[in-house]
Order: sequence, then structure tokens, then C-alpha cells
Amino acid sequence: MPVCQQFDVNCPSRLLFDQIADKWSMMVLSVLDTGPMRFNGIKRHLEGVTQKALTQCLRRLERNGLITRRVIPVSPIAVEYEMTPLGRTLLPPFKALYAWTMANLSEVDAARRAFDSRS
Amino acid sequence: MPVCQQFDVNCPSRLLFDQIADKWSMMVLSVLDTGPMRFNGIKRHLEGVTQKALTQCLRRLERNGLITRRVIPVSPIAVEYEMTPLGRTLLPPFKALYAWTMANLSEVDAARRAFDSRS
DNA sequence: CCGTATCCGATCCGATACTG
DNA sequence: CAGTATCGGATCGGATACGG
Repeated sequence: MPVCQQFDVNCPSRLLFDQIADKWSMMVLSVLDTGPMRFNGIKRHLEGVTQKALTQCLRRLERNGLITRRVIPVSPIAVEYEMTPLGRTLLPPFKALYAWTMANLSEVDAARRAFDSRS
Repeated sequence: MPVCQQFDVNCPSRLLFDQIADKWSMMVLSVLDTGPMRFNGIKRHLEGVTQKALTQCLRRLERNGLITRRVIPVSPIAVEYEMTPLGRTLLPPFKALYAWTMANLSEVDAARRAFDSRS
């Protein structure tokens, strides 16, 4: 089975892939895999993320059904994010890809140096 | 094992993930999985790709050691791209992710409609 | 605490033109 | 055939300010 059956930018798989392969989603899901967490808790775990970027990322994950957002009406307001069962099913494939990157980092790096020295 | 050990934008895995999770790489690798192919051959298989985008994508894949580029000095010139052994090892994790997207497309779509109707 | 709104520079991306 | 070069619009992303 090919990775994308239609080799098309509108391949249904690609439209979903784009939503989860972005800059922060993978790390947010990984953080939430350890349990529910509040906004600033997540933010503290992701060094370098801005509030805007994290908000957008969380919204997208929520819209795609991978996490839930629960407002706790205390003062000041608290918002807890939690992985859904669907979100949990995404972690194994992600981890497989993560394992590949870690296993092949050095080989890729060698290829890059070879390429860069050629040009 | 977490998806990203450092939860950091500079996590070495992320820096590599960005290179392969882009708009076209997955499809190019999938096309080349069927055998070596020339530039315009690949282009014909990827509906919607521009020459510029494909060139950039092929360069990046070549630089990362996932494909090779071979110039065949005929007239007019021919250039053949071929998957490397390293590139081949990337396909199983990719296919796992592809399988997940196909398996969960409808559930994600339902979540999106629910979210959109809430707001 | 958890956002939204706005501005602004950097970057991407397609279209087009041109070359060996 | 397989690129490179260039340009302008669109989009992204950070910084900042403000609000419930």
C-alpha cells in the first residue's frame, strides 16, 4: 500500500497529516500523555512556545478530537486539557516516527555534511 | 518513552521531523518506492505540485540522504531520482501514520463537525 | 490565569521568464 | 528536460497590549 493512494495534495490522509505534523502538536500530545494539564502547565513544559502558538495548537487538537478542553470556573479561571482516547491512539505511530529519527540522526547528519561539502 | 524527550523546539528529533513531514516529501518517497524515476515523471504523479516546490523537496530529500540524484548526460539532459536504503527504512513508520489517518478520518471529521457547530 | 486582538517583519509559495 | 532567478501576494509567527 502506498503512503498516499492518490499522490494528490488533496489526499484525505494528507489533509489530516498537516494538522498533526506541525511544530508543536507532537510535543503537546506527548506532554498530555502523562496526564491532564492546565494551559500554563503545558506552556512551561514546551520551552520556546509562545502563548499564541500554543493556543492555536490546542484549538486545532481539540477541533480534531485529540484533546478535550475543560473550563474550571474558579477565580482566577482554570482550564484543563486532557487527551482523548482517539488522541491516545495517535501516539504509537508518532513514537514509531520518533524512534526512526533518533535511530537515524547520525546517518542523516553524515549525509547532510557530505551533500554540503559537495556544493 | 515520550515522543520528544526534551519537549524543546530544538529537540534533535524535531529538527529532522520538520524535514520529512512537509507538504510533499511523504508523497515523493511513496512514488520513488515503486522504483527510480525522472523529474517530470515524479511531477506527473504529484497532482498540484509546482516545479519549484518539487525541486526544493527533492533537494532536501537528497541532502538528508533519503534519495539520490543521478544526471544522465544525454540530450536533452535526464535526471533520475532513486530511493536510498536509508530512505526505504523511513517508509514503515510513515505507513503506520498513514494507516492511522485512514483509520480515523471519519472520527476526526465527526469531531470537527461537532466542534464547529459548538462555535 | 487564560485567553483575544492587533501589528509587523520574515517566510513561504505560485507564477512567470529564462537557460544549458 | 531539468532546472535557476525573480517577483509579489499570502501566510506565519512573535511581540505587545488588553480583557474576562
